Amino acid sequence: MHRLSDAESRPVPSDAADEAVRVRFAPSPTGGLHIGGLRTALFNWLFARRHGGKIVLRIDDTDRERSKEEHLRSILNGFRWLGVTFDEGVEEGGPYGPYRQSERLPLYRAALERLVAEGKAYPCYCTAEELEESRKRQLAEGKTPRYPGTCRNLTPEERAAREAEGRKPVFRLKVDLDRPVVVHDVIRGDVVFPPDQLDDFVIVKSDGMPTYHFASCVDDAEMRITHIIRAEEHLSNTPRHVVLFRALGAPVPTFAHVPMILAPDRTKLSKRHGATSVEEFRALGFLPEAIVNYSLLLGYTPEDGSELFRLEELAPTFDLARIAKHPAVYDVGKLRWMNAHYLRTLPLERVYAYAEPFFKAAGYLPEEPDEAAKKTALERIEAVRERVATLVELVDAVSYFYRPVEAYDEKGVAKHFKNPAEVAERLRLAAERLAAVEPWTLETTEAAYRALIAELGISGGALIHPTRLALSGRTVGPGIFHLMVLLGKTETIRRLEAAIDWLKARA
RNA sequence: GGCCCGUUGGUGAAGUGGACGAACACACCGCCCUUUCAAGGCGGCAUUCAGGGGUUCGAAUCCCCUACGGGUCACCA
Repeated sequence: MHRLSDAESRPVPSDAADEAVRVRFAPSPTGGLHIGGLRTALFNWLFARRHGGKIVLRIDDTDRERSKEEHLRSILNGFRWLGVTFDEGVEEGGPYGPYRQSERLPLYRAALERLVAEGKAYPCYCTAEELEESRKRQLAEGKTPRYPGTCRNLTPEERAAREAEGRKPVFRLKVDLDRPVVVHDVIRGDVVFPPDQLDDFVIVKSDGMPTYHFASCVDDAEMRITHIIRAEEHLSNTPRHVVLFRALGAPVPTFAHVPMILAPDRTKLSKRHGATSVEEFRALGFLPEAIVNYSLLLGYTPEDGSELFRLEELAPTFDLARIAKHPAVYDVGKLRWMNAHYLRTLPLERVYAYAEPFFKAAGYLPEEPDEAAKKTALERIEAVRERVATLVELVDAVSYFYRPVEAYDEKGVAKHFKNPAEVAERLRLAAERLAAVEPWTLETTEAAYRALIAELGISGGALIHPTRLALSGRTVGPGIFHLMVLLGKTETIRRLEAAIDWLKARA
């Protein structure tokens, strides 16, 4: 790969240069897949697809304390469930592996040795206390705290002396800036940082582990990353990275800092605002389609203004420059609306597949459901899916198909079971008519009811509402004849009789 | 505190000097459809783009200042 001598960054590639595009998503496994992280990953994925490039999944696990294997698995699972794939990474491998920073330690070591040999980095023996004191002093003077440069020009003898004391050094990058650092950001334009803001920052910790900045830049350079698309919180850190890339003799990638996602109270989204991870949303009954679609909508609008789209549909026209500059507020209400949309428009079999684990958990389906059980579940899902917003609500909405009616909705009783004797009599007549209905279909049950309603000279609702309450215990649900058909003749009549008994006991 | 980023309705947002007397979607409020609830249809919902100055024949769009919000200044990522 050639180096652009003066260029500090690569331009957004034209179609001809698409081959070169390489992006990465680099989560640290200190938690599950956060909704903000997901969106960043999605933007990376789209950019790679749009330009026919590659996306790599790298794991930034240099934080030994907080990195957990279970979190890694959770992240991987999340992507798998959402249908997001990577071209290279911890699972798929690739030519630039390993893809886990904890396995790349020799690479960082080598990079450090190179920098030290070139005089671009040096060991620093200052203690945390010394540094803290200097920081406080500078802050008190209203200045940006910067490393005072104590160990910058230590003689070999001085170094030996500190080593002899048993001090474990950190390594700092020697930063000498005579002009501002310009960060080329596709979303925000050129961002200029004054040179006096940067100091000799730590690149390798005293335990020998690289800092995030160092590991990240070494990896991005070695993995030939061309575009870094990441969260906005990194924008302020970017000058450090630019300086690092230069020191490493690597081309500086182009950046795109995507805005943060805020909670409804306009503060940073966190656990106290409810679900924030893909895993949690999954457990709440949200579909992958909705989660992906909604995440993308937070800060991105396609040129045609459409809001409902699949990930792949967005790829051909995806444009980083269209990403919003300002943070977006997460609105669960809209997510619910979108989830409801997918619940009723996705192929029924698909919805069934998503619902199956929920049905099993509720005890409505066995571990190994047979075809008949599946078919029944399918029909019931079809009947209620357009009136619920999540899978959890869906399971609740079909509950009375799977278990007897244990109670009648209170408001429903007040309204439709108001005159027990009269209602009981109507239901008795209805049960009697239904007993004679054969075959048991939407048309035949309705015909029987319509006839009875006409004979009694009452409104349809006067019979239908009590019937719904009797059959489901609820005041809302699928069409009443649909309900009867799904329940079956025997069960319909049984429930009608149970309601009649209940009413008589109260008459 | 320094530096950096941002600010269009309750929310997501379109908008890159004239078609803006500001699209679209969610939410909300009406009406219609209807056995219920949904879904769907129709209509309403920013006299104005954080505030103030400029530039211009003309500004939500360009410039400056102020306010507010956020990020960052770690041997966390």
